Amino acid sequence: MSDLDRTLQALADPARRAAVDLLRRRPRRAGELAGELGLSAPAMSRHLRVLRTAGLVDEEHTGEDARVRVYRLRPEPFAGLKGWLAEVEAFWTVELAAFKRHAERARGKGRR
Amino acid sequence: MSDLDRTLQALADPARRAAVDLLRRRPRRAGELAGELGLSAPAMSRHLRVLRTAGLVDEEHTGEDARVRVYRLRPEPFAGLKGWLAEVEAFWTVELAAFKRHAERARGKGRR
DNA sequence: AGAATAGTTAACTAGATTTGAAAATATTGG
DNA sequence: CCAATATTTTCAAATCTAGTTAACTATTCT
Repeated sequence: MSDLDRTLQALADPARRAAVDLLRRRPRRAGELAGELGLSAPAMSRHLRVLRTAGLVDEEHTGEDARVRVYRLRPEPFAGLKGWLAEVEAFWTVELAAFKRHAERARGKGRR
Repeated sequence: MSDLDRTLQALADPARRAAVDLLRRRPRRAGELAGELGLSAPAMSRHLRVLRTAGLVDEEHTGEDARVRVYRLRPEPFAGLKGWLAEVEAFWTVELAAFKRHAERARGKGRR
């Protein structure tokens, strides 16, 4: 499965997407995220693992208190998604052109 | 659940994402998609229904042969996703700016 | 050392999703 | 009318997901 598919699967869960929305501004600790999202610690931990293995966040262990884990967003997967989206969006141009041609011909025949 | 979440859930399945990649260039019939993706007709039909209820495609019934259904991509959900992505990406503009400032300052001392 | 804190992992369950097979719908062609 | 085509719907089984509780690791505090 492609990186892009993994990215999309990671983002498909509303809780994980909400986590990304929180991490968007600044890195946060696991417990902080759990609190804001109303999730139990284990549930949060598992979501964070999904985000981590998909490469969307990375875990930092370096604090005064070595128990806390800070998560921060990684740019690469988002850039990948953006790239794909740009490819998809190219279709509008084509669609609009096709629509135009179609309109000019005013109902042709012989499809396929 | 938000439209965006529905969009992401619809795209989370690799078969559906592949279908979008095919539809990106031109609209296609259900059976054509099934063939290219190696899916059974019922499986394809169900995936198309998910895409349709999420608003990513729409179904067109207007052909010489009224049995065929042509699916085409709709722009709105992709635009929504793009908008969200832009918001998320704003975070690393900030990060990069900080990094840049840091790098500039470092370059002041020792050349690379 | 012992208790509390931060977080992860494990085992299990409830619920959703996906699928294949078969049946249904609608349409075209002989 | 009857057979073939294009696609969807139904239904049960298999699979996947996400949450819960309990147990576990590592670390800090008193």
